[in-house]
Amino acid sequence: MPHAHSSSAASSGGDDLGSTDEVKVFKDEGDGEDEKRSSENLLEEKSSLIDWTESEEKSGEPYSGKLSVKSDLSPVFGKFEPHPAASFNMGYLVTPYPYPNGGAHPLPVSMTSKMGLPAGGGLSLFCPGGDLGQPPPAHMGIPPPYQLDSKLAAGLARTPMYPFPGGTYPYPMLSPEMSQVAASWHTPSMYPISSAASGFRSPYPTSLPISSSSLSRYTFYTARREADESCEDWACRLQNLASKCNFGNEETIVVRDIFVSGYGSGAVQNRLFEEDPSSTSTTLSKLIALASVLETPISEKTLNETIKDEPLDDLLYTSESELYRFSPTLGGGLGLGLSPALVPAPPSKVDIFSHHPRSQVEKSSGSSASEKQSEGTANTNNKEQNKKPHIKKPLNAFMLYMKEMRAKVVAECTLKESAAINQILGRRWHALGREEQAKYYELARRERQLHMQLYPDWSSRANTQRGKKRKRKQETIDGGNNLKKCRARYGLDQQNQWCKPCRRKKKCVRYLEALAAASGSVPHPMATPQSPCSEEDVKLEELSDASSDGEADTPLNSASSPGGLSALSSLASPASDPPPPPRHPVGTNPRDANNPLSVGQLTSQSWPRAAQTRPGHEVISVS
DNA sequence: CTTCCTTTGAAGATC
DNA sequence: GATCTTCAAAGGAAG
Repeated sequence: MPHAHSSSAASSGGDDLGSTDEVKVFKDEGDGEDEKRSSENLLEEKSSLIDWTESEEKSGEPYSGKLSVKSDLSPVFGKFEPHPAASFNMGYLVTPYPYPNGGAHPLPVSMTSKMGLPAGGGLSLFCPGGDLGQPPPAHMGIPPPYQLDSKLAAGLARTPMYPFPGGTYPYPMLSPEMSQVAASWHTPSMYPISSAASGFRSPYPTSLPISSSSLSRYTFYTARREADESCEDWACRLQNLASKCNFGNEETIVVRDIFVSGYGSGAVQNRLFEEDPSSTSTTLSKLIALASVLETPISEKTLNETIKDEPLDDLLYTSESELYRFSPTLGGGLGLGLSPALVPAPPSKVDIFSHHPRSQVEKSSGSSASEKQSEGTANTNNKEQNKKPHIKKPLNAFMLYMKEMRAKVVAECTLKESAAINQILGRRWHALGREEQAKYYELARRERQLHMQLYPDWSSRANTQRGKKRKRKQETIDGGNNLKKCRARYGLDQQNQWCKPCRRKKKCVRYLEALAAASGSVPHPMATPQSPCSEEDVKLEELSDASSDGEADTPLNSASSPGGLSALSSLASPASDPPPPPRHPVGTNPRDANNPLSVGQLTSQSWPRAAQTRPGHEVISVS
């Protein structure tokens, strides 16, 4: 499991930072003797509550990330409420929810708990690639479980003597010794538990003495880099960083907790705001921001361009910060534990708490009070709303699939243009097996569910209203029948008359023909010779062509995504139907079919694109 | 800086 | 209820 690295070092005396060093950080780098002593005491107290069943190490079972904790620790963990059977992979929360393919779905622990997701089942790490693609980027460099040495993992198998509720210790990434430290981190007196929080701690003490505020960017970057290079284990890095930055023990704990919560710093910040909207603690803000910084690697460029005396504070709150941009939870990658849509962009540096996304949603929603205000103030509100964090829609199944597979396609095809990549992904999506698609539909469903939980007042309407005004019906170029698309021309009753692209929701060939006839310049997309980017796409295309005249090309015969809705949706969703007039002279437009560098050329766009099958895979969707 | 492209699916607006 | 529109992601390109 994710933390087997550190665990192995601890248990085998490997080259990783052992427990001695880890603890030493807290002993030696504390603010003073009192803190040192209290840390030691806490450690001693809490370590006695943790039991390892050493004999189980020889069982040969794969390490399951389980550390038994005596039940009387519950007051210590309190409202932390780890998912009954969840384990953590840093940012990627792992729940044992069985997917159709046997995988597991990553969800924040507390959310899975809230949503009543089933516990039990196999404790397998969610691999967004699974058999499809690549693993998620390991958070803080922790390798996915299947990359871990099997022997190493086998030697780490432990069985809980005093099972944590559900049997999983919430800090599986920590070595046994670190886990003891982790236990000491949970000091009730330090973090009073709030009943309002489900899955989150109550607000952190706002009076924490934060030493990081005196750091310069350069110092912090350097410390980060050194911490990164020192070891691969997250907890180890954190400690090294804490050491190099002279964090106090409590500061380190807060940052650590933010990570362990699994929500990422952005969501934790939101939650903390919910619990204490009046908080203006800059200390807490800094810690949260620091956590977000900690989530990202420091690039050479960043380091080189950093002014040595520049205070760290500026960096922490600047949304334009490179660190923020690339933060997996604050607007960077999907993170898969929680999509960016669920973790809004960081707030402005002015007031980290005054831009709580939930409040923004409420304000911008139809039921908001601002809507009832006069138009004069509405303009002002609009301006304000434009500056507010935008809560994005949860990703649908295809979007999740795209996000996961894009890198793979880019690597295969050496294409960079997203439009081209998306065409390929669209084809592959249709060629996916039912079970494989079902996995993404389920994932998308949970994304929506989680989104609803996090932002109950959010509606897509609010997002839509942020943008342009809703258009009326699509205007036809000439308004005449000649330029009508297949749907309008033949109606739903005569779908057999439709051109095949129309059946598949591509650009209407007949419409383009009419357009070309009218303007004399628009080429027919089918006339374009194209080349697939990979052998797989060649196969897809061949199969597609072979079946293009067959029954599989009939929308009604298609077995779509669950319930066959995909095909219906495709028919009913002509969003991409109207081909816009050419924006470029022929030959210069990369999307011009005559242009050898066009999207169509590069992506081997073949019209019509019919049902695609591949050996062993059922045709999923044809429209 | 903003919009477009391109894909599918979901949601909401419109007819 | 059917249809239509927008928006989620991505990043290059064009305006």
